Amino acid sequence: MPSQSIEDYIKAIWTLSEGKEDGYAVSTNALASHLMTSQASVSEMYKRLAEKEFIDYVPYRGGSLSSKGRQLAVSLIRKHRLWEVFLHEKLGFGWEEVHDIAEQLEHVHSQELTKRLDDFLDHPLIDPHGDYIPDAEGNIPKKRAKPLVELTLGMHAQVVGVMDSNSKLLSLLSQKGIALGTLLCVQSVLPFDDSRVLTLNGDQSVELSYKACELILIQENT
Amino acid sequence: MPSQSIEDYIKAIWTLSEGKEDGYAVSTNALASHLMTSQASVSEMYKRLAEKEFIDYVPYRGGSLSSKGRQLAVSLIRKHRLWEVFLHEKLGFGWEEVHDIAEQLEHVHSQELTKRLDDFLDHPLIDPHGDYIPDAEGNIPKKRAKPLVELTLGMHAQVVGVMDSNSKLLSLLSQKGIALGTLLCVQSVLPFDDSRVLTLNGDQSVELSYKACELILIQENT
DNA sequence: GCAAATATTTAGGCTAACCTAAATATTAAT
DNA sequence: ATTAATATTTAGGTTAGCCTAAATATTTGC
Repeated sequence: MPSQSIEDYIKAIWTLSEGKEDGYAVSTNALASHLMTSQASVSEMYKRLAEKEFIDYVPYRGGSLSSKGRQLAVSLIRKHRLWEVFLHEKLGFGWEEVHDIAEQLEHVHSQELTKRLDDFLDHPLIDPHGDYIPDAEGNIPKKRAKPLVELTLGMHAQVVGVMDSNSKLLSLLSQKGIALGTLLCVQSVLPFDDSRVLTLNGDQSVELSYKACELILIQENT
Repeated sequence: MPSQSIEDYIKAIWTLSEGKEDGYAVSTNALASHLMTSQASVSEMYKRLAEKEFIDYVPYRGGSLSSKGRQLAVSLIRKHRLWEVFLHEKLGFGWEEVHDIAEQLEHVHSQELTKRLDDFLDHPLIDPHGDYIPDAEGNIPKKRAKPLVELTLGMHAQVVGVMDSNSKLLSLLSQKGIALGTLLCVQSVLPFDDSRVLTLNGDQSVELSYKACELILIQENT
């Protein structure tokens, strides 16, 4: 059984290669800063992961998930997101509170548990952040959503997720009244810093920095 | 935050001192065989635990939980048993399947999670094995049940739990048709090995070894 | 195309767990 | 009360993770 540490590395490599081409190699540097650890530790772990055949690793070129690695990553993502749904829907935790707890729960090893949890939750397709939940076979739809910064002035769209579910961003959004499903429209773009002034659900108007708008995923109303 | 290993040790010390007088010291030997580890490892860990003030430790005399240690132990027991209730009642796991999974879930750190889980389950008092669940303040009733071997011939009683929730015992009981709440009566005691012949719920009759009867907890009907 | 900047790996060390084998303390038995 | 049996600790070694600093590759800018 892979250690918690190995699971964390594999999940991070998966996350950092999301949306990239097949066999995309994650650099030592990128992984180190994502995991907030030293480059030396990553380099060392890459060797261990390659030995256990979770990744393909070419020194100085980074690591990419093998099919065994991808399988593990997706099962972790599945568990993580199912637990998030449970925490949000059954226990009433807020959108922004579920991540850290799910981070621990995803390491519980029991396929039967995952299966029964999925049944209990009625086979949800997306988690509270709007991310797709891989199915039991590990299939996960490609995300069709795009970041809010790419939304044209005056167009209407719906919030379907965030790029990075760190709790500071989620708190900010919750403060501004932006949640999963919120309908919005870009009213104007401010000069100099490109902050957006948004209309939410057709009434209130809020301002949001470019930095935050980069991380919010929306789907345009068709 | 205490490591998983420390938590396992603390819980084991608590378990082995259950029902014993206050300040009861658990021997290196007993703990080593309970945790299936070497005596040397226990000895070493006892030093670490004493340093962190989870236990009082006198070399060659064993270790006993400090109040800080007892607090940690009880919170682990509480989490363990709440998760067992969840697995049994909400996910439909059998009596004998919940232990190993709860063993992992109990290590998830979040007071808020425990609180909300307790609410979600409607503040259960006992887990699927019939053991009392400590309340949020760490209070837990003393068990009044006694082992089946102490039940007098011809007396009727109800199964309220087991002394040691290892899954082999639980499978055996489930095979024999003995579950939480089963009403039984000792029909006879066989010669030589002291196996019991039991009448279950007034009808079927099964035989059970002395070894198993030692671990089954019953409450006599009053 | 070579020097400077940046990225990566290696070297050498640390801690928490674990182990076996040897040494020492305690308890039990005559 | 000594010896034998048992329990416990110490000694010495292993592995997985982590670290910093030094060495080596690679990339970039002129």
